[in-house]
Amino acid sequence: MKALTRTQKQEKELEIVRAATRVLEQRGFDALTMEEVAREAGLAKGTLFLYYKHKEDLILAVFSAMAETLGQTLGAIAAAELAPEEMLNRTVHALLVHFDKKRDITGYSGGLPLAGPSKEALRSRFAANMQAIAAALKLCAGGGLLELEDPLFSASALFGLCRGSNSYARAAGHKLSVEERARRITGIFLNGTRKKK
Amino acid sequence: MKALTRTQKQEKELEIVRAATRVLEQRGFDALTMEEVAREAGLAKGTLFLYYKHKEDLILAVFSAMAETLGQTLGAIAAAELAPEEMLNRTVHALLVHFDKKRDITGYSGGLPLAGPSKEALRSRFAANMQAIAAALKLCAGGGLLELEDPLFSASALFGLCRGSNSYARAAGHKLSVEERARRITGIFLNGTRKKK
DNA sequence: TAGCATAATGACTGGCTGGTCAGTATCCGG
DNA sequence: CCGGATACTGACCAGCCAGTCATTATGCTA
Repeated sequence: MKALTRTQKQEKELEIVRAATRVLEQRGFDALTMEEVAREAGLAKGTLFLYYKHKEDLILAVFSAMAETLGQTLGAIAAAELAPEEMLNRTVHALLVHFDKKRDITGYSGGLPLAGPSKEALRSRFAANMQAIAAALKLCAGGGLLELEDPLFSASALFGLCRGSNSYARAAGHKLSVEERARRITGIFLNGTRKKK
Repeated sequence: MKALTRTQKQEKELEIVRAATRVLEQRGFDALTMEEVAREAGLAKGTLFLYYKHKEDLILAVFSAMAETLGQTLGAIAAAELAPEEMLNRTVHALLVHFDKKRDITGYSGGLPLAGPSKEALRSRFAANMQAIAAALKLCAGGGLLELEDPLFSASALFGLCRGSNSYARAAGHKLSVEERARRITGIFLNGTRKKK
């Protein structure tokens, strides 16, 4: 065969990542074997290793892609010049959608399956996302809506809130719509739960 | 040997769970093999299977024990008849300590490694804990501090907040004391971030 | 079309780990 | 001290899966 051009190779890598993402979302982390990904991508297992030397590299690419998607969504919201409250609501909505898709996978990323430099790279991705949320919050603050002593801390709070919401939905057994959850979370985050006099 | 009495058997089971917990906390989920647990407990691998037919059962027991500990701590706080704000602060503190110990393991419990009825049992444990948090919140509400439209939802929010705080501490690289984090989280949960006029 | 470089393949290997089981150790009652 | 019951052991097995590599397919160029 002719050598693949730079972009052809990148396209193929993307295809593999997409296949892996599909496996992950549909059948969970345990089903994410190289064999499965290969089947999903319509390739032989050995071929995957031509593009990703180690499984870990592939996982990293998948997580990065997910993080990137979230980051872009957040960026788009930030760029939309919305009223602060609406922006916040959409940010929450985006986070909820994100967590719905990747379910509990976040737990793994901070956890054990990844080690070494790859882990570090992912960690910084994660931090970048947190920064993106913080940036959205800062925009709100600039619009006069929020009071932030530590934007990054508040961002992680919001992040946690959205993530916890999924746990709740599962534990409680009944599902609230994403919109309703976004509304409630935005409410708690903005106003807290203290009784108003 | 003579047959072990009921309590002797239970004591041994406890010992195994403790060993497994140690492995989990010190070396992470991936290191939690039956072999490792056996070594840590000073037993042969085969012996573990006399007490837990499947690895999954052992994991369930470990998670249950963790959840139970948290539940008891929460119960003790609720029973202490503190001022609502103080109670809330201690609840948050307890949650932070809990998450510090088990790191990202929560991700696994809702995730893939467990399947079937055991999973269900753990799920209900989890739900029970959420109820315990909700109960603490209701006490606060009874004390006139909070306004709760859905205690369980608020509980999950608080849960998520505490959990997210750990992610933040890691991502940001610098560590705030648990007390400081508890203070901030309680603040956000109570008052929100909306600018006060 | 022949020759060559590169891409793709999939059978195979090695390591790991959950789970088994035949054998051993320990203790008790008689 | 013997016989049996129960607890314990660890070598072994089977299945799974990341990663390898000799072989095959493909397509370009001359």
